[in-house]
Amino acid sequence: MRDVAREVGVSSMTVSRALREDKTVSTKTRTRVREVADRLGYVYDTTAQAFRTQKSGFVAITLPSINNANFAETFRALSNALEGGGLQILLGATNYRIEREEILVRQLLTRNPEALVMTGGHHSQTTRDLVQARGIPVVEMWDLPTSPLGHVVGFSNAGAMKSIIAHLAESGRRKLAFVGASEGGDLRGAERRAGAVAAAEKLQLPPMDFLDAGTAPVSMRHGAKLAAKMGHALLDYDGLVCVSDPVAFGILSECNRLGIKVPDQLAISGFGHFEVAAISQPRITTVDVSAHEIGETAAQMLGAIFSGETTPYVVEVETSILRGGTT
Amino acid sequence: MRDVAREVGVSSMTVSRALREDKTVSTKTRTRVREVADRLGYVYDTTAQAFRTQKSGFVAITLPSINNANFAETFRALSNALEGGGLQILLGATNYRIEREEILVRQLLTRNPEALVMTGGHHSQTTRDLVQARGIPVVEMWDLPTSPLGHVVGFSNAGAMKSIIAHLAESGRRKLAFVGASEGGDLRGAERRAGAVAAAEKLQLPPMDFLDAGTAPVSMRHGAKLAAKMGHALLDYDGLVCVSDPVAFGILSECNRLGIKVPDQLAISGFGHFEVAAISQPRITTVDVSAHEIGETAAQMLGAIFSGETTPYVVEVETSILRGGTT
DNA sequence: ACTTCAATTGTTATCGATAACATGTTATCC
DNA sequence: GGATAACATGTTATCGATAACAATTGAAGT
Repeated sequence: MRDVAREVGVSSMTVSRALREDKTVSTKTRTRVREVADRLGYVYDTTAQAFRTQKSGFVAITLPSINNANFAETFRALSNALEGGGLQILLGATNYRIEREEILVRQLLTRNPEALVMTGGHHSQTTRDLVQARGIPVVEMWDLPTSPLGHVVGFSNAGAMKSIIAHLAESGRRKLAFVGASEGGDLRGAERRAGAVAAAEKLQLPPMDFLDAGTAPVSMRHGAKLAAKMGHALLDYDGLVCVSDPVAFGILSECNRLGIKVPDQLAISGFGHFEVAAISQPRITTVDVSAHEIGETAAQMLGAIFSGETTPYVVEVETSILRGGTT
Repeated sequence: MRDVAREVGVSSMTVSRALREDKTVSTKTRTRVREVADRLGYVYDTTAQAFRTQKSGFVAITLPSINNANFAETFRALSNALEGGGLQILLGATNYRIEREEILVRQLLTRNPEALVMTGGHHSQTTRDLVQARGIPVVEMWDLPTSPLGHVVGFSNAGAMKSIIAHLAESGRRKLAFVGASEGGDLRGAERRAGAVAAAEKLQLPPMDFLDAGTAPVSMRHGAKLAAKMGHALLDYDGLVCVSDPVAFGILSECNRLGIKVPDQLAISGFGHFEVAAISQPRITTVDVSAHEIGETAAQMLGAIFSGETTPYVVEVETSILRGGTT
């Protein structure tokens, strides 16, 4: 910057102003500065700016996994919306573990992010303490936490499950099982399971079994493998409630091979409105959770935060059942 | 840091050293410093460190899209490998556009990344100038650029296509079409198409048609929509060569509905070894491009760069055809 | 011509950590 | 015990941009 200043014959303060659309610089000077900066190949140092102004221009985000179409979509929506504001995203993946989330948050905080967007409402106590001591604005997504750390945009996983169970019960299914990841990792998955079990109980269905598809994140492969292992034992049930669409698709596909008729012999439901659920034959009954809307709303919340809004609020997004051919 | 120093009764330099495993601090002092820092809730300021040392601790990465299992996998491998080195990833999505890549790279460079990892080998001239003027180490992935900017880990898209075409020709297919994204965006897709067309010509097959599935990134939905629109006109061909597995799956699924027999009436090949290709019925013949290995190799290259290796090198990863039931 | 005010540019100090160097302190050896 | 080395800690200047304030220039009004 000093070099540019010398070349133009002004002070570096003027250069600084000229490069930042600061109104108080004459148009003539501004264009000269711009031109010289370009010619000298000057690259603005955001690190120095972040240091001086104590504003990093970062928003930190934690996702369970980047390799999940829904989270990726939320991320995309968020990052598109933030772009205008000149904010950059610092992304961290928790791999579905709150211990990992803690390490990550600690790491991210050292970069002085201006806000923290976390997926999920379950955090270690240390994580909670860290962000609260910091006083950093927080947005929690994809859940409705019982004691939020800040803004919230999400939905009730248990509530969505309740509709699914009701739907299955209506169409005469009685003996249901929940297919999900092994305990310990995926807390949103665990919530879905708990919601399903509770809903089944309320409707006086027989107790729901749990079919363990492996460690989170569970995917098509896990579903297919589980179904292959169980074979016709799947027909102990008349409905499988899956923690996500990919798992459901894996099972559906394996049922095809096994000659199990879906939905006649076995109903299958998914979760998350993944693309595969809409394209498979038959389509998989699923829950649309508006991943995109969650991302956009989170971005709006950040906008509100940056324009001084201090009292956090909760937005519950709609979930809706998309009836496919598998139930 | 000054507060911690005061509390412990040492200089802030000692605190700085104590927090960084610097050997020259006595164990007693170090533990005291750690303890006090914890108690006061001190959070290290990486921004200041980055500023002072002129090392940001960032590695910048550009991906065409985060919402693509292969790129996501490469990203995962990379970020896992970098974690140990205390490096953080700055991610940017180009949305398959080199103009957008240019803006992104410009932005990322202002953060002083210690290296730049880019997907693809096609860049605007300005982008090339920017990174070269900066002298920043570069890794290009997923392609074999004709004039690399630095290290390269990738494969020949055209080469992989050649194998696919050969495979289809061997099994007697003659009238092939390539299914991909509209021109202009996806350059890797364009390369695949060019490779396919050239290979078909070499084998003296009739000229390959191009079926436009829409703007990149093309996915299951695009494939299904295209097939639905074309209906039995698909049977003008006896083989469809798709730019990626999701597109292939969309077409396969729609063929099911249309009653088109795959592979008897129509062969379908995909690309990328996406999960859906392995789980669908039948499995989709695809090309395994070892996304994970690309990420790991890129990380190794970064390791080499940071330990002083200055001459860039090229690693060509293996691609292999996975024969499924669709060809 | 002189005052007044707005527009434009300049000066100085600063953000928090650390490299480089200087100093102080404790062990080790003859 | 005193010299010497090894270890531990302290001091000072600095990275690049900018907030806050100061100074200068220019235009308008009387």
